[in-house]
Amino acid sequence: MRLTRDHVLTAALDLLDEVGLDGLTMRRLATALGVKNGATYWHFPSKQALLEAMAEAMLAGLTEDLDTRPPWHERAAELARRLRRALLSRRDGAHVFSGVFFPLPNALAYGETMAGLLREAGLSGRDALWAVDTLNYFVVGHVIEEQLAAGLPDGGAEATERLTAALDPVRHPNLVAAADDLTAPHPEQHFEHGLRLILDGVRLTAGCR
Amino acid sequence: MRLTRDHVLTAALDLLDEVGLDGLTMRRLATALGVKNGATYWHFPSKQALLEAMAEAMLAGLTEDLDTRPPWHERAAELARRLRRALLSRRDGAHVFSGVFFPLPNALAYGETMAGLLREAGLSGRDALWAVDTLNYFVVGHVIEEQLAAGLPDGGAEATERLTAALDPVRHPNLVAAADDLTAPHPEQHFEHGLRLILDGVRLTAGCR
DNA sequence: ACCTGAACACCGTTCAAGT
DNA sequence: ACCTGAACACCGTTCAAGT
Repeated sequence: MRLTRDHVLTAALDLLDEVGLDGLTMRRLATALGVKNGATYWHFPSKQALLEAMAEAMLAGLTEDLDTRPPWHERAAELARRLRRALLSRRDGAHVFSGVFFPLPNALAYGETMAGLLREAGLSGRDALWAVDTLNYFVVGHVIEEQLAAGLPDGGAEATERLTAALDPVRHPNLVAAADDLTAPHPEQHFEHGLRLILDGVRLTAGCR
Repeated sequence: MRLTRDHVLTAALDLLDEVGLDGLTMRRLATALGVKNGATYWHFPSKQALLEAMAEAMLAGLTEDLDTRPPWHERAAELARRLRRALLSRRDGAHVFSGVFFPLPNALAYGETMAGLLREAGLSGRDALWAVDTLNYFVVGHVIEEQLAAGLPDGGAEATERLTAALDPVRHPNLVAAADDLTAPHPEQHFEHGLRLILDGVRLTAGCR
């Protein structure tokens, strides 16, 4: 059967889940599609273009059906959670997203919505944009780290071992004091904690209204 | 003359400044050192190990001579600024740093110091650790984006053009409203804004108990 | 229009053999 | 101990030629 752009995109997302971003090569993708090496290049001009389409696909429907009744900070938190979940939906999704510079429509829609919520909170247009960036750095960085541990061969066991071995009670008392939370992360609470930190900062900057 | 581990490391950092992370290959490094392809592998077992040493070198002296007199939030801000400057000191420095999973001594010293400041502010050990992570995601994400624009062939001119072309006043009123700040970023103020947001959040979290 | 065959110009890593 | 020579097993991308 003939290939379509959509076949290539779907197969690429499936292959990503299977082998991760490091394992995703144009050659393996062609093989998975039962086609010869250069064939995908008729549908996507480059690997980068394919990765952009993959990122855009992950963000589908991100801003749809947002409940408009809660106050701005609850809606902003919900939107940030949606971004996290969208990035988590595919293996290494956050890493794929972070490598895309092109202004993707779904990413713009997300930024637009979030900027609107922050202006509603009382931020200026410029402060709102900057706060959107700050939120993005947090969400993307957080999910990259979440998925990094998941992608390691042993689920991160060796990495935590190296970390505890490197910790010295004398030189790192503050890290050792919370070593349990350092080595056995609770991604949900960790995420919520950082999200609240930033949104609290927004609230303070905006002037508590 | 005979090669040392330090020669390799220094040449790698210089090559990074010259060609960026994408252009930094073990083969080019060997050529720059006037040596054959596999020679560097006697001094570093892998490219990853070399990148770790490079990241560690960038963070040298990060926590030294911190003024202990100001209140915690000023010291925390100063420390975060130091991390930013350390990452900015080499082309794609933030990208190099973000690719390192190994617990680097200088990175641990940074985390330890920052965690101490946040506990001083009133956070629990666990909240302090999480806040350190949140700050890191912000700093690293911010600098990655700063350096990404700098590394583009035309200094980001084409990228901003694509962005303005993708912006639609009807669908993106909030983004268009601040389009000037979107396309002509002021990295220093942008950074300070996000930093204050997070530290304000810490202050609020620490104060509400 | 869509794909194959075959090449181009690269990679990181390994390792016997040299000195 | 430190490096060379030479290979192994890959990459992304291009493009004339086929159908």
